Amino acid sequence: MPELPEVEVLRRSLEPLVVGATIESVRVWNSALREPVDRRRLERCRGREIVEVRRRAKYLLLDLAAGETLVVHLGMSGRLTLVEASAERELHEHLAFYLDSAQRLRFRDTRRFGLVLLQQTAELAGDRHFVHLGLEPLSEAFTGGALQENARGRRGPIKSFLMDGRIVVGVGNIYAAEALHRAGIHPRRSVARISGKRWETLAQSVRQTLSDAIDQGGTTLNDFADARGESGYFSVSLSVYDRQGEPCPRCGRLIRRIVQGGRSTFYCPGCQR
DNA sequence: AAATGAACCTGTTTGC
DNA sequence: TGCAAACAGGTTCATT
Repeated sequence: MPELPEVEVLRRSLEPLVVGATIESVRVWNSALREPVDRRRLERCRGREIVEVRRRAKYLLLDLAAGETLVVHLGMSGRLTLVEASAERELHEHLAFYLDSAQRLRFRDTRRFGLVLLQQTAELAGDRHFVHLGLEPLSEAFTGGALQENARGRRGPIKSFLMDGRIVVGVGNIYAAEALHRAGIHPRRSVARISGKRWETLAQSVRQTLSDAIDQGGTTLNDFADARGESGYFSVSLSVYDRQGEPCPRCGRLIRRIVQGGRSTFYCPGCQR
C-alpha cells in the first residue's frame, strides 16, 4: 500500500495530533509481524512524550523524549490511525499505544509485512534497516547525475533500478510506473542506455510525481488512509498504473501490462521509449 | 557484484 | 456455484 507519498501524508496528518502527547501504555495483541515485536523493549515507551514525527524512506519515525525513536513501517497493508482509547479492537489490530489524550494510536496490518520497533535515536542511521538506504528523492542530493553515477556498472531495467532502495528510497510499484511514464522512458530500458539528459528528466519526473501525490493525499487503492482515516485521491491522477487496456492520457495508445521481477508494470507503448 | 526468483501473510478477484 | 490459481502498495534472502 504505502510508498513515500502515503507515508509522508501519514506523517503530516499525525504530527499535529500526537506531538506533545505522552504514551501511557503499550498493548501488543499479536507480535508476529515481519520481525517479531519485542514487547519488553516497547515497554520503554511508557511515560515518554512524543516530541517529533519524521520520515526516512517508507519508515515513519516517532521521536520520544530521552533519545529513543519508535520506528513504524506499514509494509503492504499497514495502517496507523488515532482513535478513541475505548474503541473496540479492530480486526488485524496487532498493537496500540495509549496516549494521555484518552486516544490510542492503532497499528493494523492485514498481511503483517509491517514492522514496529524501538531504537536509540542516535543509533538510527547505523541500524540495519537504514544503513543501506539510498537517496531521499525529495532531497537536494537526488539529481540526474547522482542516478547516472549509481547506474555505472549496471545493466538491468530502469524500473527495477528505480525500485531498488539502495539507490533511491520511497519509490514503489505505483510511482515507478508513473514516474517512467512522465519521463517517457520504457520500463524495460537498460540503465546502461539512458543519456545524461534523460537521467535529469527522470529525476525531475520522480520528484514531481511524488510531490503531486503528496499534495493529493496519497493514493488509496484499497485501504490507505492518513492518521484520521481519510483516503487519498491521487488514484484519479494515475496515468498508467492498473490501467491496462485504457487509452494513454498523453497519446491515446492503449496501456499495457507486463511483469518485471515478479511485479506488474504498466506503461504506454506510444510515448515511452 | 548484479540480477533473478521466492518467501513472508491474508484477502480479494479471476478463471475454469 | 465452487474451487483453485493469480494477484495485491514491501522487503529480504538464497541462488545463479
